[in-house]
Amino acid sequence: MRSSEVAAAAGVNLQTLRYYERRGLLDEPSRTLGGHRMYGPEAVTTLRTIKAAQRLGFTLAEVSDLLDATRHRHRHGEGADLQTRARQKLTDVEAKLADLTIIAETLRAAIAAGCEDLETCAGNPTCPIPFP
Amino acid sequence: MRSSEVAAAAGVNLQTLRYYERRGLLDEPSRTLGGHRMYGPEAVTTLRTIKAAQRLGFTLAEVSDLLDATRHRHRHGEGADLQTRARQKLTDVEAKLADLTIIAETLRAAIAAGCEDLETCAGNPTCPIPFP
DNA sequence: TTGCATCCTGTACTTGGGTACAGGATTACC
DNA sequence: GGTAATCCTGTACCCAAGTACAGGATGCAA
Repeated sequence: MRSSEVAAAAGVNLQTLRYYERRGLLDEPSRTLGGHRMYGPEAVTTLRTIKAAQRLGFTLAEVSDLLDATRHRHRHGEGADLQTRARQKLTDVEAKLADLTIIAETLRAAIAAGCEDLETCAGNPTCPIPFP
Repeated sequence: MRSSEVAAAAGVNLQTLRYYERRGLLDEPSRTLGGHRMYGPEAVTTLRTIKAAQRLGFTLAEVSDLLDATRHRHRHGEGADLQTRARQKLTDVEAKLADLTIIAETLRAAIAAGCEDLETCAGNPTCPIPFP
């Protein structure tokens, strides 16, 4: 498969392929005599894997680690495995959920209180928006 | 008050003051004969107001609109008032909460399923991680 | 073999919210 | 009046995750 086919199959922009290659997420494919990239079908799987991990909140640096860990785990057998990383990420996500829950509650309170503008609220001690 | 005092009072970096001034969030203060900025105490209030709105999830562009709306609402009386903006923002935040809730659930499922690495999971149809 | 689609590389730009630095000018304190 | 601290402007840089573009080279079909 050539680059545009892989990109289409994975639902990704063409430039993104080269970007992932530069970042070491995607193996460098073989080339035609003229220098055009030729991918095997596993490239599509890798791209889908990257996208799945991203949807779980992992950054590309973390995905990179996870993919590298996969390749070397059989040798080293320790460090950044998926279980450990998933637990850490879950903690992060739960913290963000707590933050957003408070934000949502404050917004609802501001709506219920009929807040009209920020300047008035800033001078009004009964406004539910916290001005620290 | 001079710039470093205002910055300290609002818990903000000095550069941030000038950044907000450039973005039109903070009124241009008066100057000494030599060109140094001299702020009134209302600058600290404005900074606290900006920070409060940011904590509610508003971007600086939105805060800018809200502050402008405050000043002009008495004339125009319509558009981007705090009630309307807060309702829109609440919708956004609720959408993000729903996303993060699904992410947290998926992470918990991956942990419970004992997922060990992404490559194995990608080829395993019983893995709870969605590879689309 | 001609023409057009696709691909190549390298570089710069995007968004959002700042932060850092260089090289002067000014102010404050003693 | 000296000297240290602070301030000025303008520009460049940081993060993440790409996207866009210029200017050429290659691939494929008729």
